[in-house]
Amino acid sequence: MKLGEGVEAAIHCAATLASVAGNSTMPGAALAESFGLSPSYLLKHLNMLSAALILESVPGPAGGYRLARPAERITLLDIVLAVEGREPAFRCGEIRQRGPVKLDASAYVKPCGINTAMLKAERAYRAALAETKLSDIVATYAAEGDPRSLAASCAFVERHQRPQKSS
Amino acid sequence: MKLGEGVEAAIHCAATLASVAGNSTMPGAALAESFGLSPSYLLKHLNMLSAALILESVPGPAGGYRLARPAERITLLDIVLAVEGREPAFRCGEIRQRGPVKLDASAYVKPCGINTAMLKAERAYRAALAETKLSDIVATYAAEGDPRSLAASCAFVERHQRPQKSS
DNA sequence: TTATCGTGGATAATTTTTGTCTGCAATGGG
DNA sequence: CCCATTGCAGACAAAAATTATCCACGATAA
Repeated sequence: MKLGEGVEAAIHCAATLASVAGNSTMPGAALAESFGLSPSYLLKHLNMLSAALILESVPGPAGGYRLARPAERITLLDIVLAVEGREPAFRCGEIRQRGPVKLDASAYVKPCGINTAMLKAERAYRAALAETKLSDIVATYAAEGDPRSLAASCAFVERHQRPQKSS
Repeated sequence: MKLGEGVEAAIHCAATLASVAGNSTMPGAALAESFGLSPSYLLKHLNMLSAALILESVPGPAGGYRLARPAERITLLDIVLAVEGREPAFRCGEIRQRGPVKLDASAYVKPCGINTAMLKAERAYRAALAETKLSDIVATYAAEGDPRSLAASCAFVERHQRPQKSS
């Protein structure tokens, strides 16, 4: 079991975008620089967040990304599912049917108990992720993060955010 | 997020081994045949289960695998960790430190809040897995599984299990 | 002695992940 | 109108993980 590195990048980017003012945007290149990531690849992940309606994108110069809704209504689950896909981690291959004994398909109408148990655990995982809002992440960072790191982040956002003309 | 196919195989094998009588064993080749898996590859997973002290192996003709302890004391978590490894799915790459602004290491002594939140969700996942015992899987199968499938499984076990001489 | 079995390592095929590059459409500013 | 900047899509390539095969080896029961 392994999560792609894009998840970490996506959450950090979303947290950063949560502190841009109003409807201003921040270019993907700036976000990449902010975390030392390769811009071309990060754009793929930002794109998935856009497709999932977690971010909005504005083209053109002075364009970039911003949150599509308030950070209070974005959960870690939203982000993880957008980047990693919605399929469960455990995919039942129905190997119980692959044996040498061929039974009628009607013998397998009930779902595999192993699959049921694994999916139940995954529901617990997702429920825990859904409990954490992006605003919680930001608030914790503001409250408990190191002041130097906090100041640097604010300065970076201040320097790269771009106000939009019309709302 | 994705679990390897070995997890499904390992759980099915463990469940099968749970119904071999006493200290009898079952060869890995029989388990592979039972689920239509490649024998050479399945052996790797069975080997990991042995290394994790979930299975015991007996060499020689009449050898094979058996549970190392009663199915009541084997959880799905035991099996998943043995096959997939014990590292968490989310690995914090500390990308918060990779930006252009270089801060002193003392600014990052507190763990990343994102990492904390992700690991909390993973604890929920593992807790749910730890709640399901292998005996539960077997019991559910016996109680709710299709009688034809059940009979076929029992016959297969009966045919391939091998009694051991000394306990 | 022999055939069967698990173990471990080497190796390769396949798939996934990660990363790069290019051309394109949108848009704001001169 | 022209140009620079930005997001978007797709082709492509590199790297890593997963899946799979094979063989030599030690153990062991018949």
